[in-house]
Amino acid sequence: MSLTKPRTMPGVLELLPLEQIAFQGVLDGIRRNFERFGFLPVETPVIELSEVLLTKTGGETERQVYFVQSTGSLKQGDEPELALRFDLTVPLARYVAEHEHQLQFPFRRYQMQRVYRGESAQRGRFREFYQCDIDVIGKDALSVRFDAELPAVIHGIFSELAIGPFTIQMNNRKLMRGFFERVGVTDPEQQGLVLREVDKIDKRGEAYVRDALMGEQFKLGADAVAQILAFIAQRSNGHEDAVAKLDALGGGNAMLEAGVAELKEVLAFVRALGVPEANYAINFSIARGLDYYTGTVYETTLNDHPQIGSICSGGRYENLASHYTKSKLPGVGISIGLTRLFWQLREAGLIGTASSSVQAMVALMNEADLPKYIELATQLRAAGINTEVQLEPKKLGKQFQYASKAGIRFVLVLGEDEMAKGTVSVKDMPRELQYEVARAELAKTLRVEIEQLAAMPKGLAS
RNA sequence: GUGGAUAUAGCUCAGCUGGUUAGAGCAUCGGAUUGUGAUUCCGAGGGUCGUGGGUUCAAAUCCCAUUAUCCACCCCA
Repeated sequence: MSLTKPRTMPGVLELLPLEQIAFQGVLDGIRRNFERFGFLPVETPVIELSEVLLTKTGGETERQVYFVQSTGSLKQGDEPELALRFDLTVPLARYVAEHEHQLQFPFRRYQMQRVYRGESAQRGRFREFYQCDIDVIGKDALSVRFDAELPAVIHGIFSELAIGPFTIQMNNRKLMRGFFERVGVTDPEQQGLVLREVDKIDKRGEAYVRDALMGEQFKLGADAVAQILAFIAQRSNGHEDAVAKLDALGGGNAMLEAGVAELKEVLAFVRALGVPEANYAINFSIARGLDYYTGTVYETTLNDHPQIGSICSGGRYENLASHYTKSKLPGVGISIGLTRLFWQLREAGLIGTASSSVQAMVALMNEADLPKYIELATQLRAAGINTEVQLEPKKLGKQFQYASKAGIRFVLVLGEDEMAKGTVSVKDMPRELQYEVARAELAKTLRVEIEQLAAMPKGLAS
């Protein structure tokens, strides 16, 4: 009999237990911050009706959507009426439109679930990945103040994750469009296309963008292109500098002035919310590819790891659910592509070796004493320490080896010597030390040790 | 969807212009007088060289096809 090679489809991330523990640590940290800022949990089904999911049919999304069909339906040759969601924003729009009358507005929701895209295989590109989204949805209108709250959440998350210094780069689409209008790109559609080209500056370089803007598609004059390139090259350094750069832009049309005013207000509130000025900046090249952004846009990057690119991005949109309801629902949101983020942090060596969620293991010294080991474990579990017991006889060396490889920190030895003395030998595997503790003090001692390690500075889930 | 590269052990790879039983490191498993791990030493298992065809006395090696994977573009988290 030939064996089937066990493998996953390309583009999925499957983790070993210790990695999974680290991953969940990140997920929990993100969730904690979302909740701390008053966002409410929502989950939506992985599968949506195709007609709901594909309202804004367009080349790219449709190409990447996985359709779902039951075998029976497939046999009858029916068109698939179900599909896997490819992001969390479209389901959110459907959700808000569907439950509009039961929700309180402004509606602040967070959602951390997997989404699916038929990407062609590539490094760091996934077909199944976690998105961690927060959005605030207003009814009819939503103050630009909410745009300032999101950087505060981002700051909370990435400070807590301790993955090094980061910068939340901000820009405003109105400001960009207004600027393009001033240099002579007046057609909104053209402006959108220019936005996309300009967004590539960091990846493709100035020469590429210049060629693109002066080329067939845009035919912009050398002067206009020079102005655009100078504009998008600007990055602020500190709060005052950011305000100064906005003032220096000048005016000229309503769009530009509105954008400048919005971004200024956002900056003021970001500071008021306590985000350190080292963690945010304006960057006039940030545009975001998606067309639905209309105002503030964000992209967060790690200062020491520019190659990772954006680790969190989002922006303001005018009307979330125009396909599902006549109500006008403006919103602002951000998304963290957690699977990719985790993958990249691991590649960059920013994720330490996780320790197991199992905190202690009771060794099996003598099979006849197994009930005593179980009793010890029960006592520790009652004290809130995750404990496993060796249930099969193995050489003691093997038991230690097992604990070491499994990432279990404490091995507890309760042999004849210890029982006679009423003590337990504790071996702290990573620290390579061993000591004896009175049985009655054991749980307390372990607690103290665990808390001490947790209090130490560390990277992700050390 | 467009263009390019690669395919040898579980993983990372070596194998020069075709020539006996295809190698290494890591990993796995066993052992070094039975109450101590990740470092050391000794030993073992594991590959029809992606698949199919062709050239040849002889193919992992050359040619063709096919499949899979990877990289870039597009797009995006």
